[in-house]
Amino acid sequence: MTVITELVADGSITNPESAKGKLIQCAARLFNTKGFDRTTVRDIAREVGILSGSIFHHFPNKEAILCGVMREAVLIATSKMRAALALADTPEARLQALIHCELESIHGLNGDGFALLVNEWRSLGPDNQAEVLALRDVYEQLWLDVLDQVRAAGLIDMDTFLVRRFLVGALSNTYTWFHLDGDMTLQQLAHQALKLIVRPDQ
Amino acid sequence: MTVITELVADGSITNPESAKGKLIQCAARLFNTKGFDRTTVRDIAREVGILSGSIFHHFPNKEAILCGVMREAVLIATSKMRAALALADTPEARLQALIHCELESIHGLNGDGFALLVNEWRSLGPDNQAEVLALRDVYEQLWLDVLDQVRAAGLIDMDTFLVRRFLVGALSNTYTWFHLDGDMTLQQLAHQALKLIVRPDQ
Amino acid sequence: MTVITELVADGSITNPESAKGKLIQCAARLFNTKGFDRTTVRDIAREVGILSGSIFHHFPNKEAILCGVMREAVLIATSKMRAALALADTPEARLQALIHCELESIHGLNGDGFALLVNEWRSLGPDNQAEVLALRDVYEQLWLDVLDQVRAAGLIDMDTFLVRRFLVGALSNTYTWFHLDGDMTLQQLAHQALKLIVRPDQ
Amino acid sequence: MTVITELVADGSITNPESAKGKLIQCAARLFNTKGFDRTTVRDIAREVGILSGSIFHHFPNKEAILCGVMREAVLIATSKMRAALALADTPEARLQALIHCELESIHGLNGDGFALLVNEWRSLGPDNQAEVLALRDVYEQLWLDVLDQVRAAGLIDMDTFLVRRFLVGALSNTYTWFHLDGDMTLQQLAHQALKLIVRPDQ
DNA sequence: AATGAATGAGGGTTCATTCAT
DNA sequence: TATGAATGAACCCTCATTCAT
Repeated sequence: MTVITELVADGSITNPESAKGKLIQCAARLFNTKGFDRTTVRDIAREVGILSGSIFHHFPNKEAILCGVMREAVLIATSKMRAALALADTPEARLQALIHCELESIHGLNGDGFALLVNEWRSLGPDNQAEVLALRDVYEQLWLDVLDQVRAAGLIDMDTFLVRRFLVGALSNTYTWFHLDGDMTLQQLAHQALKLIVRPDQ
Repeated sequence: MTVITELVADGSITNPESAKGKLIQCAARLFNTKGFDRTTVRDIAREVGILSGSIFHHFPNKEAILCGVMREAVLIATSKMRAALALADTPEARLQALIHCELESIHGLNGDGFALLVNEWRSLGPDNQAEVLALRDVYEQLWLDVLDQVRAAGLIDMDTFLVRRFLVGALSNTYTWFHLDGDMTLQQLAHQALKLIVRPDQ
Repeated sequence: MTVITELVADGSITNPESAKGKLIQCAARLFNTKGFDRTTVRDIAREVGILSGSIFHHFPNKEAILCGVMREAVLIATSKMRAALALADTPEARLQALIHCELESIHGLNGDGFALLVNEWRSLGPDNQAEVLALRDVYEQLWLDVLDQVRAAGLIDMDTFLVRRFLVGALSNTYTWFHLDGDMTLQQLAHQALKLIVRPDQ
Repeated sequence: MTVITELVADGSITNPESAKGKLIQCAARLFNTKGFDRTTVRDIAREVGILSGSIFHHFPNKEAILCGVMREAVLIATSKMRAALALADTPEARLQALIHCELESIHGLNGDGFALLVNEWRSLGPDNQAEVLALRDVYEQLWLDVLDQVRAAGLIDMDTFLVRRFLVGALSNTYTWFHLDGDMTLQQLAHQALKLIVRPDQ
């Protein structure tokens, strides 16, 4: 939560308590539940408790809402990951931190926004894609850096790009079948995902 | 290809040479490229070379086209997998066959339809979901059976359900970054995916 | 029934046993049940047991079917009325015959066609309207003649045109509330309608 | 006209000056002239002077417009009839008032709506039919009450239900042949209709 | 006569967006 | 800022009609 207050403070993201902030949250949930195209601006307005016309005082158009949702989602996820990395010493601990963070991003409060990064990419026009992509690159670079360290430490031997690609798919897909209130904890899920790419100690 | 002729022969799928068959193929590509919602029936008609109204001689509505695409995609994939399994003896060979088959389904001729099974699930109404789900269960059961055999042979020690879930995500996600005309062959990709879940021989 | 065989014999109406005859009957029922606009040629074709394209071997277009239905309905009704008049001697008996005949036309076998004469008049183009109108004028003339006789006999004192107009409305409207299998017989209904316009004997 | 201002005031009907009110009036006329099915929402919009999409801010769908037209027509007719009854003392005067009112409803300003009650009943779905039917029952009950009084006074001897049915048909049918600017006045027409059911004084 | 795939104009309806209030 | 009526293009789908077979 501290992460979010900081991002709000430096103006990177919208205050979730503000009208615009609520709008982003509601939109994220609706976009993720029904899909971007099947969500109308009236749906969002109703959810927020305003009228459809008022939305356009906050965003120039519908696509900008999606873009805002994605931008904030990736910014938050990046910050959370940075904070977690700051506390992890060994390469393995850092990798574990990343996996855990990503799963938390997927299944946590702003999981909707994070899922949209994968599922609604096409709904963004070129300009917005470029904007979000730049932010996602920062996020991905954190991953690649850690994976390189892990590989240098001899814990994995697969190409790091490949590992990350496989992991992106495997983790984001948990959205379709893993639920926080099920039998398995997120901790356990992260551990299993780790086992997937790190050779067991001999 | 023999697999397809057989399926056409017993009426399971539409003859790809027929008007309806072409319609399914064009629709699959458009749905996968632009998304189901952003693809209009006029788009499809134009692609096929007919008029929009003519589509509804073959399908009662737009959703039924998507359903048809998915149904045929999963039927073809299942048949191909069965054929491949028939030629594989050892558990490891069988697993490799499955991975290779799934990647071929994703990146091959009816890759569009296969991708839609993952990405446009929500665009199907309850009835159509049930219909396709039943067919997908058959497909998934082939996977679980082989994974059980592989596990019994001691090649993996993770829960087979979990392995399959991770693999579904990792493999389907290759759609976004792997291309047949790139540096890596599909054979190599399959090999790397196999390494992900099977412990290397010590 | 004799009336119909005669009309068939001289070519005035289509043989009800023929394909075209069945088509007219089915169309009449559907037009009357669902309305002309809401009845599709496919509806009619399905009912008859042929395919939609085949209809146009019998009729140039949909409106011509309606026109055919109306024409035959009024021809049959006129013939029946003529036959009934031939058996009635006194003015009152003749009037009673007309009322009874009209009610039989409304509630009998070709009641659908007769109802359409009132309800779907607008669905006919000018040419078809003129054609049917000419036939209807013959029918109406029979009424006016008898009404004049009845008036001459002192049984009614209202303007005959007005009487006929009131009667047209009152009788055709029975279609909405009177049913042959109800408590009242058609005979009784006719008697009540007669009482409406003929002064009771003093 | 006072009647209408009252109904507008208590929210029973739409203000005829408002956009929605104009819409109802235009729709009524078009529905009655061309038929419900042959009237497009674009026709209505053009007549009102708005665009087709704007209609759906006032009504959820086309059928709801027809329902609105009918509901207002029967509400106005009922109110007018109540007002007229309040001024009539004797049973005969009350009956004459009803006949006159109904003819005014048929041929007056909202005659279109009143005609639709008879002619486009089928175009309403079950729910809308039930809604309008409930209002029509109120209207019809006024008729039956008065007819019972008239019968009790010995002015008619036919079953009142039957009288009303005959009268509904006879009066509504005047729509097809009587015109206010013709030779006969509405007053005279009402008088003739009265003569139809009330025994002349001996 | 019958078929049935194809036509293509037109239907009702949706919805992101605008703007005067 | 917020409203909500109005816009107008675009959507899916219908259906009378045609025509090669």
